[in-house]
Amino acid sequence: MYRPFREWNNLMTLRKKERTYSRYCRDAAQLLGKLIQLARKERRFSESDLADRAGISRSTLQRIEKGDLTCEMGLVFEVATIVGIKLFEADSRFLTMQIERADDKIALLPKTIRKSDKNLDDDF
Amino acid sequence: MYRPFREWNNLMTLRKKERTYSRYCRDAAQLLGKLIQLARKERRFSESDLADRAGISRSTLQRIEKGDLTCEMGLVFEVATIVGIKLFEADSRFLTMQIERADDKIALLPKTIRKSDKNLDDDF
DNA sequence: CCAATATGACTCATATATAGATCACAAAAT
DNA sequence: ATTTTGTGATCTATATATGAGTCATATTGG
Repeated sequence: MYRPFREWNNLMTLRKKERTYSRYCRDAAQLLGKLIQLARKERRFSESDLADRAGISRSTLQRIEKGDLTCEMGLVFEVATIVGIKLFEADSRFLTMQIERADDKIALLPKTIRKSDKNLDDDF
Repeated sequence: MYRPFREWNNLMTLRKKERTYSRYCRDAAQLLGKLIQLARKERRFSESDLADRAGISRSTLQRIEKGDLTCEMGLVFEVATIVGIKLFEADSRFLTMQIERADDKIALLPKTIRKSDKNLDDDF
């Protein structure tokens, strides 16, 4: 009974962001979604089961399994983790090591990047 | 000068979803962020450069590089792709093959999963 | 066959992410 | 040293994802 923005939202319904993603990006998300669905079924979880475990709604899980790119990264990662899919193909301890390694390498680079001469699209 | 929801938002400011994520999930996002930042600096892109290329704002890129789990998956994947980070360590053609393989394996499993007897936390 | 339930595809209100701006400060380039 | 530009950290309005339904259909177990 409290729907103050209803009509305004309806007026704006037609405007969608319509963002473009690269092919690789779309494929990666789709694959991840299918791997999640496969792992879920192998473990004999229904959509509701997995959604409950992850603390998300069933509709959101459905979007994740479809590879919807607009899903929140944390939700996707969490679901993947629950069904046993290792992102980065490494366990938690190794992740920490890699984080430290990345930190070290970043520390060696200049802290701010500026275009020295006219390097437009270099290093390709 | 047009701030109709201002006070209402301020009233609700304290309510945050406060979702919990697993350790692995947080580490994975943090590592991915750092890898993106490292790749960006190696390619000598400023934050604004990369943000423009990805079609996102600088503030969003900053959140991504920090490993903020609430970022949109598509934005993170897109940025990663631009700086040359391969998710899944495979190129696009191989991704498509893997998607098909996943489809095949899913097709072999029952289309709907139901708890036959009393399998609570099996397969561990 | 049938009854129970999983899935797919919607809708809507609300919670929340994003864009864009501003600010102070840091650090390169000259 | 001075100027220019990158970075870090905020804030707000708006755009959009999420949760929670509903309905129809499919599919499995019994």
